[in-house]
Order: sequence, then C-alpha cells, then structure tokens
Amino acid sequence: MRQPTLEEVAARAGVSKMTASRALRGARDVSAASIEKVKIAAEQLGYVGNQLALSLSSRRTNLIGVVIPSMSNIVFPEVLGGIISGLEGSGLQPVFGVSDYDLDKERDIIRNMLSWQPAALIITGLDQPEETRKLLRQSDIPVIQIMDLDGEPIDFVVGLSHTQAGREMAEAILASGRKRIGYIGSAVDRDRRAIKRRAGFEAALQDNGLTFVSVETSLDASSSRLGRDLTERLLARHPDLDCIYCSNDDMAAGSLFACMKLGRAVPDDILIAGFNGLEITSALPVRIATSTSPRRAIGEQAAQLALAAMNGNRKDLARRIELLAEITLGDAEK
Amino acid sequence: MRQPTLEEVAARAGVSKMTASRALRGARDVSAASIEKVKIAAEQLGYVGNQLALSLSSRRTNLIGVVIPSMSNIVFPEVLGGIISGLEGSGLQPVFGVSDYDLDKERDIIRNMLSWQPAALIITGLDQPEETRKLLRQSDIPVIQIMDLDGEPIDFVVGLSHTQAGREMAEAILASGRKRIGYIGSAVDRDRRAIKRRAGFEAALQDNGLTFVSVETSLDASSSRLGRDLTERLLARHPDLDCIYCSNDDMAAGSLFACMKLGRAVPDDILIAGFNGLEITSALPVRIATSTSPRRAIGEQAAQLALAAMNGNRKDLARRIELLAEITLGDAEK
DNA sequence: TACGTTACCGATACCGGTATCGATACCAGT
DNA sequence: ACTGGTATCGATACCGGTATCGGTAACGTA
Repeated sequence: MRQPTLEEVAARAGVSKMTASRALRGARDVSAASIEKVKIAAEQLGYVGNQLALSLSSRRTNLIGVVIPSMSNIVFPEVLGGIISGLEGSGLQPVFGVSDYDLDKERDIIRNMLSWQPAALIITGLDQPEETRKLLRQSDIPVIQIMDLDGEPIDFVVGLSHTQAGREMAEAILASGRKRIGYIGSAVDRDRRAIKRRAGFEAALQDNGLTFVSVETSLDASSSRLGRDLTERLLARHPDLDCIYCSNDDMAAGSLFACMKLGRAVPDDILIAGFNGLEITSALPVRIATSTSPRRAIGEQAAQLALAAMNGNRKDLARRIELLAEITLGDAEK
Repeated sequence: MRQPTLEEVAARAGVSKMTASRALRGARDVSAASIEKVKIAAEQLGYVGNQLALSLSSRRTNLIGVVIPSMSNIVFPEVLGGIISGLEGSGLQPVFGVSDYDLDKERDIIRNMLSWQPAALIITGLDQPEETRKLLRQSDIPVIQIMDLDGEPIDFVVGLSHTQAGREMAEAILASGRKRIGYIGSAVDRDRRAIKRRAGFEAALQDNGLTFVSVETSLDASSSRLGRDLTERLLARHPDLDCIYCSNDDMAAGSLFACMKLGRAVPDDILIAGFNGLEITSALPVRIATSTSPRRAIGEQAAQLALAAMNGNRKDLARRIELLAEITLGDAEK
C-alpha cells in the first residue's frame, strides 16, 4: 500500500519501465498511443514519482540551496520571495536553511545541503571562514553570495556595498546640515552588514571632522521595541541630538516611536535614519530617512545567475553584480 | 574531480564500503581501529556523503515539507522559525514552499514535495480541496495542518479558531463601550483566516444588534500602507467611527498611522484593533488592540507532533491541538 | 529486391548508498 | 578438542529511477 512505482505504472500500461519513464517525462521515442496509456495508468494509480531515484540516477537535482541568517527580519523572507520568483518556471526547487548569524551553524547547514547534491547554492554574505569556503570550492557547483559586496566572492556575488551605503547616508545627512548625530545598533556582535554600514558612516563623519555624539548598542536582534528603548536611553543622555542613525529600519521605526512619545518633531527637530526601505516606512505618519536595499532584485538576480551558471558557460558570466541602494532623506519630500 | 564517494573513502581506509558506511554512521559491528581509519580517510578526501543514495537505499528521508501561503507577511517566517526550532536536534530538515494563497499552486507544491518522499508534511490551513486531500491521504505520511482550527483535519491540526478570535475581539471591544465600528480588509479574496475572523467578529456584532458601520477592502496583500490608505478612505466617509477592526496588525499599524496624521486620539477617540500581536505593536507610541497569535508555538508544536507521529504511535496522538490567542485591548493598559 | 532511415521499444547497467546475511577469527567453557 | 558465542567484516541484493545502446518493424528509395 506504498506509493506506486514506475514499474507498476508500466505494468498497468502494458509497456516497459523505460517507455513509461519516457512517456511521463515527455521524452522522444514514444508513440502517442503509449503516452496515452501510461498517462492513464499513472493517473489511475495516483503515481507521484520519486525524486530521490530520479536525481540519483540522472545525477542531477533540481535543488537550489539557500542559506539566510534569519527568519525574523522580514528582509530575508523578502529575498527568498525574490529567489522564488526568479526561479519560477525553471523547475528548480529552493531549499532553505537559517544560520542565525552563526558561522559554524552555517557551515553545518551548507555541508548538509551539499549532501543533497544541489545544482547551486545561494548564501548570504561574503564573510565565510576558510573551512566553509573550502567546502564550497570542492563541491564545484555554482555558489552565489548575496546581499554584501565588500569582500572577495567564492564564485559569484550579487549585492551592494554596505560600507558605501553607510557612507552615502552619512554624506546625505551631513549635507542636510545635521551635525549632532547618534547611533543605535542591534546584534552588534554578528550583523556584519550593519557593522559595515556603521563603519562607512563613521568614516564619512571622520572625513568631515565629526564622530557620533553618542552610541547605544545591544546584542539583541533588531526590533522596533529595541529601537525605541535604545533611543529613549540615547535621548535621555543627549537630548540635543539632531539625528539618529539606526542599524536598520526596524530599529528606526522604534526610534521614531520613541521620538513621538517624547514629543520630538521628526524630521525637523531630529532626523531618524535607517536602512532597507521597509514597506512600513511608506506608511509612517512622518517620514524617516532610509536606503532602500534592492533585496527582492538581489534574490531574483541571484536566482537567474544560478540558472545561467548551471547552464554551462560559467566563465563567461560577471562575477560581481552590484545593485544600488536608493537613499531617501524623507525630509526633502512632502 | 567529483565529490568523493563512500567507495573511495573505503578504498583509502583499506576496508569495504559497508564497513566505511557503518563507521561513519556510528553503527555497531565496527572496530575502533576501523572507525578511526575511515574517519581519517573521509576527512582527507573531504567526504560529504550523498543523501539521495542514502534516502533511496534506506527508504526514509529526514525531510519535512512545509507549505506556507506567503513570505511577505512576517507571521509565516515566524512560524517557520518555530518549526525550525521544534525540529532542532532531531536531524530533520524542513523544506519550504510558498503557495501565494493559491490552492492550485499549493497542490502542485505538495505533489512535488511528496515526490521527495518526506517523512511528514506541515501545511497551512484546513481548506484544501478534495484533490489535494486525496494526494495527502494516499501518501500515508503524517500531515499536520496549522494555523487554523475551523474545519476537519486530514490527519492532525495545530492552530486556533479564527472565527472564535474574531468573535472574542468583538466582544472585548463591545464591552469597552465602542459601538460605531468599521472594518478594513486586505486580500479579501484569498486570506481565508482573515475572512473567518471577520465573520466571527460580525457574528458577535449581530448578537448585539450591530453591524459594521462601514467597510473598506482591497484585493491587495496586507501592508501598513494599505491599512493607512483604507483608513483614510474609511474616516473620510465616516469620521464618527470609534473603532476600526483591521484584517491584521500590518493593516492596524497603517490604520494607526492614518489616525495620527489626521490628529485622531488613539485609543481614546478611536480604537484600532488588529490581529497577530506583531512585535511592532509593543513599540508603537500608543497602544492598539490585538490578539496575539501563538504562531511560534504553533510551529514548534507542529514540528514536535510531526516527530511524534513519525515514531509510530500515530493513532495515540491528539488530532487537534488548540492554542489560544491572547487579547489585549491596549486602552486598558497605561 | 535490397538497403538505409526512422520510429519505437526494452534489456541492461548503472547512480551511491544501506539491509541483510553469511563468513571468519577469536575466545571462553566443558 | 569441541562447541557456542561474540566481534568484526564483506558480498550481494536491492532502492526506483534514467542513460545507453541494440533490436525490430515499417517505410521510402535506388
């Protein structure tokens, strides 16, 4: 009473296993009559096939491994959405893993994925340790690293420079005349891209003879609640800030809420800046500054790059695809 | 220059394939010396194994298929987080699919997943059409339906009654004295659970001789922007509403933002109510009402149920696990 | 008539592991 | 010395498909 096998379908259709296989795959060398018989038999038996056998035998899978650091930050599910959409119609099936920003866990996930013989791998970031990189190189499948751009790719990379994004945001903010700038940061021990943005931002400040007036950070994951709490602390100590740069938009939303509670006028009195361009920033009652990360596009392009790389001409493809974050200061508008 | 096979590892260790297999799996009937030799050989060759062959041969996989309707609503990634955590240490690997609330797509995804011979399946909702249910029944693996509770499960169900959640929210709101209530809805053609909440809410209104004063809906997916827009429309027509029930918290947040822009006092003047208890509701400058859905717990319990069901005693397990949503009105507090 | 082509089909050998069972070596007990 | 048990190992037969290749029948053409 197991799932029926191809053998059983073939028997019922009165043909060989091979003919049944061809018929169901739409391969050549089968008569229309056989196709018909096999399809009917498969339908009657409720045949669903066995990808394990298929992949083992044909020595290729339709699997694309995807490793992201987190599920609780909406950005990564959005990247996944992009990947899914980029894979649409290709017959490829993404398989996800979540590393929790833990590089050891990431290595284990990748090792596990490799044992499924995926056709390609999409992983987040460029900061894998040598052990992981070795694993990937040895596997000899296309590896696409996404989200980041600051570093050396194993194979391909689709992303943006977070250092640059941080720098540009700083420059835009400075250009708007703000000078007393604070920073609030989440997951400061592991969110490498946030660290890069902060570094880029600080470098730009330094170029202008400035530094952060004050900084509040936490090891906790980013959340609007954390953004609100850190902002309250920050403003308690430094009420005279005219701008707060946040590790991302979740934090920035919380920061804005703190300002509202405190009766601070945003953005006139104090500018709140984040990163990502989350959907919510377009709904807030006042505008905050943000860099809109092209995360969906990153997912789509990574998927398409994976497809292209699988189809042979791997050396002909660009190793780096840079997508740009678009800055909105928010106070310019309206 | 492919990935090394077990055969090669065995050869290098000077033992048979079978002994190498046992050594790497930690099975009995191998000497310590052999284990040592094999492990070293595997290490040197960078052996990663082949799950396809393993699963085909042993006739079981460590795969758990998971189908969710959307990636862009943070709730579902959170459920996935719960599933991942519930599977932690079990050696089981979740595989995800996104149906976009499309039942045909869901059927295709499920069919595809079944061809990977998963050990269990976790799918969202109870509203699968007969064709899909047949597919699942025939597969004879444990099927866990999640999130909903209003309907007949195929096998197991872990969730909450959305009808009931809607009803309870209505009762709490009525008890607080609100009478002129409006509704804003997203994805009204496909978000079945939101439809059930609304129905429960309306039933409670009716019990009290009331109806929605006004309703604004959209086919678009829920978003705070949509919540804001629909609220603006709603309040333009009916400025005298004292409460707006929203299809979920994303919509509710946007609704709140619209109120803020319009200078309406929340919650005193007008109460905003949503569903889910998203993290952001704890950071907003004013409180909104919400039912906190136990989505992470649902994921965890579904995962554990899957594990339990796989280990044989399937008939002994409870078919329905009800988790409760916890209501906060928001105006009670602070 | 003979021959080449084309369309269709199936036997066989894998793919890379594991299940199963029998073989061997060694030891203790009688 | 013989028996039985235990520890260790390997040969073999799959798992359920596909790749490959050779075979047959039907048909067109020289």
